[in-house]
Amino acid sequence: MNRRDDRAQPAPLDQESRVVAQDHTALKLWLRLLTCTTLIEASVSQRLRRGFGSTLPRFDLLAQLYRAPEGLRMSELSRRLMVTGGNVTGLADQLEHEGLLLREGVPGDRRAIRLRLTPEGQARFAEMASAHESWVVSLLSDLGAAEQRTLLALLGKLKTGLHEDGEPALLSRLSPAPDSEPTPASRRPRSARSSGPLRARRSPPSGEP
Amino acid sequence: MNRRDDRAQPAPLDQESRVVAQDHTALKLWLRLLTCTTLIEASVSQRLRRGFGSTLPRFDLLAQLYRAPEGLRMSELSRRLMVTGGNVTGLADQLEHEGLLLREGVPGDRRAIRLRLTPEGQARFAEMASAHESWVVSLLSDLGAAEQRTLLALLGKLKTGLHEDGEPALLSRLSPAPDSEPTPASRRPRSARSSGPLRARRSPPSGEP
DNA sequence: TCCGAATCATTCAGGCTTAAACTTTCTCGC
DNA sequence: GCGAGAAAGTTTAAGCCTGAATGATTCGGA
Repeated sequence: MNRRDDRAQPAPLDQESRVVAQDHTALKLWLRLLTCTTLIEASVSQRLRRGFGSTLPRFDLLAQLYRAPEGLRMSELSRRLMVTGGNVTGLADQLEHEGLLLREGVPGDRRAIRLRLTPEGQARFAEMASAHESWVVSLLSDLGAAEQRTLLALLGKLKTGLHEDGEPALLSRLSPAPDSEPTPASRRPRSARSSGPLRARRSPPSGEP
Repeated sequence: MNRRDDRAQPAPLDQESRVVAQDHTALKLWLRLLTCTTLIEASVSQRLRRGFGSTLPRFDLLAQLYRAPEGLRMSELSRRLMVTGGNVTGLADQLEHEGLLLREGVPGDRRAIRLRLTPEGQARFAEMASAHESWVVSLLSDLGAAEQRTLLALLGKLKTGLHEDGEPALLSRLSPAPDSEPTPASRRPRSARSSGPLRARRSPPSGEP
């Protein structure tokens, strides 16, 4: 708001200059965070589409199931992928038609449905995950190991803070599992956000084989 | 790909242990980056919707125009927002109907169209930008000033690297202006950048008054 | 036991994005 | 001048995502 200029203003200040010298660090940081995410997401999304005819949201969903051999409920997937339930229903429909996963009832609860990968789904994901990790390693290779660890730590602190305060309404649904990373595969939805094939958008989980 | 591990493996390895001790730092970093961006974006997006009945993509587009009183061409907006031209066409249609911007011809080039904010558009954006920055400042407040600067620097290095290599095909269109941050306001489409500090969505550009 | 509240999954309308195809206009080299 | 190719903007089909409404089921307390 009312930002003026970043540099010192040596001359006498007029009325407007009261807000001079704002640096908007938080705003710049947010924009840069967004830019980096967008660029990486777009790159991964594009390669997933061109190389495997798939998308980031689909990849992320498969990643979650790959790490849970016993399968996961739709609601649990929704929470881990940080997307709404309706979104999971749609993605599951597609992957089910593609023969990559199965819907099965949950013994004790007739409302629930558990999704589980088919052998083909496991094979397909393993293939993509391998390529996916190499893309990410390559994209982040301009940062050294120490820099990556520093970044990881700072983002960890940021993430924790975002979860703690948070508007109950929104974050309640978005909150990933209590413990670890949501584990999106590529991005989420769209990273660079991707909807078509490029970013898979906006859900965070990603997995590795 | 086929990465193995970074640390020494003291004990004897069985078949499965060949890949033990992988730390997948790059993958974790990417997931965490995605998670942070998703959480912030969701929060900002929700508040923009509830508080102003608007969206991040619209906010980002307005932010770019706000910082360019003389107006911008659709193509320039497409580049700065890191989205495709068709996307800008759609957003501009809506904002034009809402009376927030005007489409005007460019003197020397009959193919081009320049978008410019109406006085109402300027007022509306100024209102939203003020709230937007306060939300971002609040969301990032768990990081101290020094931490934010460190994060900004590391992400700056990452961003530069992403621009440099990059698949010509994809990044050519996504690349924001040569110099600074794309400047999305809230996020983009998915985000916003540097000089202007906001970015809202998935398109990177965002601006502040 | 009964019934209201909470959960689970689905459906639907609306908004954002992309990729690709298309039209119009410009540019530039011959 | 001319014409091939590039550039600007639009349109369209398809996919992702949300928020709200709905139906089915489960839970928990009176």
